[in-house]
Amino acid sequence: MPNPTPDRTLGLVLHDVARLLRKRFEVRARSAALPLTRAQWSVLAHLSRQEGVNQAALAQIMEIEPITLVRLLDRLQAAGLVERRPDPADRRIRALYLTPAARPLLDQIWTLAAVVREEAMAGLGEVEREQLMTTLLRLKGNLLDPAPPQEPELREVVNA
Amino acid sequence: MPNPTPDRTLGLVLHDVARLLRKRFEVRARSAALPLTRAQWSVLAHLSRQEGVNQAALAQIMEIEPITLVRLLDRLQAAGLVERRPDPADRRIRALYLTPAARPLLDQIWTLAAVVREEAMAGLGEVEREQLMTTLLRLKGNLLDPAPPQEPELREVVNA
DNA sequence: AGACTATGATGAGCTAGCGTATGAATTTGG
DNA sequence: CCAAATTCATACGCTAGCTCATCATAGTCT
Repeated sequence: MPNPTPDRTLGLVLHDVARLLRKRFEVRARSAALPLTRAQWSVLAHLSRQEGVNQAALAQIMEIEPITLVRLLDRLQAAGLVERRPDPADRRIRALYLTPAARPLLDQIWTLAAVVREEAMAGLGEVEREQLMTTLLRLKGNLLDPAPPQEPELREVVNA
Repeated sequence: MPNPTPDRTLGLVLHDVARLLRKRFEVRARSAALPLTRAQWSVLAHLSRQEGVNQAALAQIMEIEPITLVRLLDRLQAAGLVERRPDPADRRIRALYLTPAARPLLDQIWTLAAVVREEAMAGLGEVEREQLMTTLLRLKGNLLDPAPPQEPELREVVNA
């Protein structure tokens, strides 16, 4: 028995589930004529709670790299769903706002997301669902701590 | 409060965790001078259990689209880790084999994967880990059933 | 045999995510 | 007050995943 099976490896399974969920969401969105991917929807959803933020701050809230957000915003802006307003005080900054067109889309998308979520969690009890979310948030917290540089012992020596 | 928060939405959280896990894995791989991404490692891992399969079959085992696998194999072949051999009986088929160079890499990568997994699951008990895997496999099973064709009620809700 | 259909591999072109790099603007330290 | 460091946005180029389309080969049905 040289190596374990890939079929029960956390990272691979997690990745598979996330990918399959995204795929299903996007199939549903297409067939409902909702021209939004999950990543784009995520931007709108976060933005709806934080209007007026700049790009760097939103990227941090969403825990993605600023450059990734730039591309997403390019498309959302081209689709007329997001506005980049200059900041009068600091000319580096673009403050972000939803356009009126974005609001009704957001409502539709939340409904769609709930449908897909229900399909994914079919057969799970309330307790299991809670536990899954709790555990996932725990993993996320662990992974948001920056990766310790190589060996922990080495770090102690270096920081001494 | 018109819409729920994105921070506890299954699809988004799941996606975040998967992405953060991948990112950490790839940082670790780079700093260990292992020139493999997680997707590439996944191909090698599956292949090591199924040598001689053709591309379409491997794609099905991995639950990805054949074209996605083609790209991955292009890189792995260029890196000298995978071989595509013609089938003498059916000229459409390429049978896949690991090269000798791939074996030692696989061992290293499994070790690395275990380290990253441990970092992600720090603070979780054995029971919670088991439960997480069980639940994720359940979700995966649900999502592998093909999406049922658009429910009429959904259309009404979405288009309302 | 001939026509249709199914299958295997791959090309083109898209979104999403990343690392690295760069220019412009602001803030800070001496 | 000026130089250095930092911050914000973004260009470039990469992998990974997808849809859709294409081509070659194989199998099937009449």
